[in-house]
Amino acid sequence: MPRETLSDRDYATLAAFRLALRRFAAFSEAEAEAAGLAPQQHQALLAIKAAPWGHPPGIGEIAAQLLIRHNTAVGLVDRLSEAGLVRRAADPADRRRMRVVLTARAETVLRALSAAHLRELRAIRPNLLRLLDNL
Amino acid sequence: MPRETLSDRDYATLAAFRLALRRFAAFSEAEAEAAGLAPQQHQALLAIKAAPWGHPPGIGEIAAQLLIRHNTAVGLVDRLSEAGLVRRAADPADRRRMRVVLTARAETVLRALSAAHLRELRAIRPNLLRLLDNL
DNA sequence: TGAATATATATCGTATAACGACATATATCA
DNA sequence: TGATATATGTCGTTATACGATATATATTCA
Repeated sequence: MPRETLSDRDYATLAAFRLALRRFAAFSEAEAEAAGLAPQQHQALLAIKAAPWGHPPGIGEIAAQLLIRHNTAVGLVDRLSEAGLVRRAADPADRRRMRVVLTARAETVLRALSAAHLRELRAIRPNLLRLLDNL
Repeated sequence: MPRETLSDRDYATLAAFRLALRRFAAFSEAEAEAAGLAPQQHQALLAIKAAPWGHPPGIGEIAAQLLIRHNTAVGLVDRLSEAGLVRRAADPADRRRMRVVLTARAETVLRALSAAHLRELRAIRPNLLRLLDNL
């Protein structure tokens, strides 16, 4: 085991990076709450919107994007569905599979949230670049 | 309310950025678990180590760095203390205040964890820079 | 083709960590 | 000195992710 040598500056950079990530997460959670969404619901809507498969994602694909277990994704989609933000559509080609589709309301909410997040990320970008530069 | 105009690429970049953050968080949590720490315990050790106050932080300062409530920080420090990773030291100048100090074992664990995190961050830096560039 | 296996989704009970509300001790201020 | 502010601590609740398990459908291959 090599004796890792780390400077105070290394620790400071790591801590500052984590703080920046926590602040972004806190911003995001506050925006989501203000829009009437649980934080995870916002993340799910974004993952569904930007699903990289060319078709509406199923439960398993949502779970993969969010790095959660499929059963957690089931509960998440249940709550989104109750909130009128998504609907489950049957896949005619594979009747095990559910396609999860955004409702018009979800599109509207997600558009506003995403615009706010783009603004925030642009605002914190200089700090993130500086921290990444210090690594 | 302005009609925000967002391209598919905007959504894709936002989603990819969030996925990168989740992957980093997952990496970090796995490393912490492998070192025998709960994820938040690792974050707390780093925050204590890099406390920007020039003296060992108190409960409130830890809470501020971690963006959690002070009572949550109390529980976190309780568990760290039980695990032999920190000790509470009295502050002679202000007897309300606790100074939370890392043990030698915490220093060792944190050094290895921090080295691993620096490596990981350097590895994902190109991707993060590319995503930030797309904003 | 049909049995075995794999995949996709769903259900249920549990556990953990964060929170709000409240409490206590000490410090500071008017 | 009394009133208020600050720092930490306690307690009970809640939300969410998880493991284990179940069911339906699809795929594989003997």
